[in-house]
Amino acid sequence: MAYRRHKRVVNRLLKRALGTDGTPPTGAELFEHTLVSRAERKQRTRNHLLESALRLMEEGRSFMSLGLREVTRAAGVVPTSFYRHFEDMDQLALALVEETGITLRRLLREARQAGVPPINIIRHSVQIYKQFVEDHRLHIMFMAGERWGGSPLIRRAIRYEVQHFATEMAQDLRELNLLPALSMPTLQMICGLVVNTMLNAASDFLDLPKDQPRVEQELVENFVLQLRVIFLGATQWREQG
Amino acid sequence: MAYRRHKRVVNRLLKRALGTDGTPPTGAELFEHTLVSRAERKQRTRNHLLESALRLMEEGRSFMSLGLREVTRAAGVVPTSFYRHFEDMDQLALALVEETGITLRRLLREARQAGVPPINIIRHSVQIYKQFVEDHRLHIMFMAGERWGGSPLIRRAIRYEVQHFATEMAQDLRELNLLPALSMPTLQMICGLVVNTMLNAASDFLDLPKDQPRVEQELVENFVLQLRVIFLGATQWREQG
DNA sequence: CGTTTCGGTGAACACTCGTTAACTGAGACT
DNA sequence: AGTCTCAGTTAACGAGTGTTCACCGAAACG
Repeated sequence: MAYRRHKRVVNRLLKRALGTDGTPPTGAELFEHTLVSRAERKQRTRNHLLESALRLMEEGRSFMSLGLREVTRAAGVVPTSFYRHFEDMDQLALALVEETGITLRRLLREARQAGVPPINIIRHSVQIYKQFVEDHRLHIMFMAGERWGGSPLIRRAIRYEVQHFATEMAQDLRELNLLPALSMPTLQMICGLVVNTMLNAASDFLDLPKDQPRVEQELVENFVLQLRVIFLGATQWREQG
Repeated sequence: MAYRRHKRVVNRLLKRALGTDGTPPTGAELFEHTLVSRAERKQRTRNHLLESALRLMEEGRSFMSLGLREVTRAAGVVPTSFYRHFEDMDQLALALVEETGITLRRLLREARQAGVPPINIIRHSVQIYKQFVEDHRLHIMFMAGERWGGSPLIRRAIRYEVQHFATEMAQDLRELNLLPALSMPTLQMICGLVVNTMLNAASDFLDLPKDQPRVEQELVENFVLQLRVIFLGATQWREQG
């Protein structure tokens, strides 16, 4: 016990003294020490954990198949450090869902600021959306993948965010006075349909092989046409009909 | 070696001789011996493996989180027996996808035989679809869950089946002469949209808590309205527009 | 009948896993 | 200055993992 501890300390001091000795640096040593605040550093490794989880899912793994040790390893931190940030993997997943929710809200905010595109509204919006999906690849992938696949807990959390997104979208449509003939519940129903279609399209975008502009263009075209059908139906809609 | 083997044999004979000794029966002993054919029995445990995997996913687990040993345990078979039926878990998943494809084709066949419902086509179809989803709970759940969540291999296989389904649906619509104004590519695009909406609705059906007729009715209503929007858009569609 | 086939078995392999406990040491606090 | 806090570390636990190998014994076969 005392002996063992002594030995450990000696070893570590030895490593430090020798400088680069071939052994990988510990997580803490990876930090640039420009930011001295302890809270800031904690936040930083927390983000490392979140990002590592996303990165591990990048190649098509599901969240449920990730291990705690796997995530900490990818984050460059010892497994037990995990518990300083999350109670268990479920809590990490919920944090990811929250991040994704914030991301989605940013999409809506940007769309609001840009205003209604002058002509060819749908095609233009699709281009912007596609860019957004590529810019936030990992988060969108996570949400689309775990939306139906994850544990009931995660699924519920994602469902909530998606519903919220659809509701905000409906309010925006109302305020922009597009589709003025439709009641609010109908608008929500339609936005639900649109959001589902958007998420399906996002999944399609994200797992098509790189540099296949032909297929990619077909995908975009299909997405545009589907949205046109929906909005055509929406303009023709008669309440209670 | 020789010693060890001898000991094992003795132990097994001992168990047999003593009859029910509290130890659980092996997988083979669970079979009714009415079906003597060896091939038939093999098929049977294969099905046990497939069904066990589905059952394990029933409570919201993803396929990737299942272990080979876990599946064999649930199937009442020793882990090594797995390799008599599948090379690895991926192959089992592909077999499940194939089963699900057959299930989907059955849905289309039944729909064809029933013909076009006399009145209120969409609402009637939704009722039938809902019943179908509940009848094939596990398979639909598997497909909807692994559609975006699974490994690229599985995802690709499922995408193929879904695409096939949409194509067949488009052909049926064409032959029934509904939407006669639409070209075949447009029909496919619309069927793609419909199928996505169907699968989303299926996921919604499947993970709502039992005996919540209110929420369930809302879900059905929403689904019906969304399909109405789509088909309304489809009837108003002008090609090249 | 004797022989072969082959689905299922049991033991052992070298892993990885989540979680606990005690300990370290640099930053925060007084 | 001395004390405290707490993110990160090492060590160890029991349990579960995929895969291998030789083996069994009843059905299938000649």
